[in-house]
Amino acid sequence: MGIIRKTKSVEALLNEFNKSSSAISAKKLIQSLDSKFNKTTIYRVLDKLEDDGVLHSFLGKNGLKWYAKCNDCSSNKHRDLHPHFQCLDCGKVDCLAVSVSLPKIPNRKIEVSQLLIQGKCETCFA
Amino acid sequence: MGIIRKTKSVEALLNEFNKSSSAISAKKLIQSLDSKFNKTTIYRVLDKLEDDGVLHSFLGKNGLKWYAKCNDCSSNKHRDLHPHFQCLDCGKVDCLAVSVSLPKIPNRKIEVSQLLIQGKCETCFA
DNA sequence: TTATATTTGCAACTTAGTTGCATTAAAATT
DNA sequence: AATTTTAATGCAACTAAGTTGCAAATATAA
Repeated sequence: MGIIRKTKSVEALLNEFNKSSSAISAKKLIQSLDSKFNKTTIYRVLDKLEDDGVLHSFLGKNGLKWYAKCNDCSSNKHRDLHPHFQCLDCGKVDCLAVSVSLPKIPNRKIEVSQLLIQGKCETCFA
Repeated sequence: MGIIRKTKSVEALLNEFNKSSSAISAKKLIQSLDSKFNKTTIYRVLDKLEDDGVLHSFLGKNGLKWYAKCNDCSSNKHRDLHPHFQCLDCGKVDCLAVSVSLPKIPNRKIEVSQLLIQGKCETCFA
């Protein structure tokens, strides 16, 4: 599909992702922008930003959908992936800078991969 | 918590996992056993089997919860993990036999990890 | 400025998973 | 074997993330 118009909701959402390098859940975005945009709009814009390769998504605790800015995602997303870390105490999710390469899997076509590591973050661990 | 009693529902669920080596979604189990057990029961038994280390769970496409039998899970689940493969066409999920080791992550405590690879399975790829 | 095509908001809906509580069944005790 | 205790079950009502259809609003093209 792809983004076609630079609307207020697109700007507002991109702005949220520029403010922090962490991943943000759709739920959180809906809460933050509740007064400004309808949740339907937010879901739809997130969808399109993902289609455009601006964001990528993955599932965190309780099946919640999280989004993060793609930094180097677009290129070699098939054989390498960067893991996300979710703190089971505070719920925060970070994109880890490390890269993990996948094992070879014969006879299958890999399209997407996600590695979610869960535990205690720096703050909650200390 | 842990399983305490050997009830019909526990037997029936274990039986489902013995029949195939694939992972099975909670949704599918509820459908299969709908006439015999209430969905609440199925969710609760799955929960307990997971607590007991008999099954492990992870999130697949659309945030659905999947369960699979633990083979070698209990031991070194922190630094190694085996990936699951989900076919985006037919939806089937398999536990892959390969093992991936995680990168070191300073100052954080890893509790669980899951690596989900999505694409086309042997059948749908051919 | 007008025409066209996309985006938005709203309300109603879908559905996986949860909760409280009364009932039933398994295991322990006698 | 009968009874007591404790855990498991079914049911109905609920929760909440995410979706859908449609009319109204807004961005871009002409």
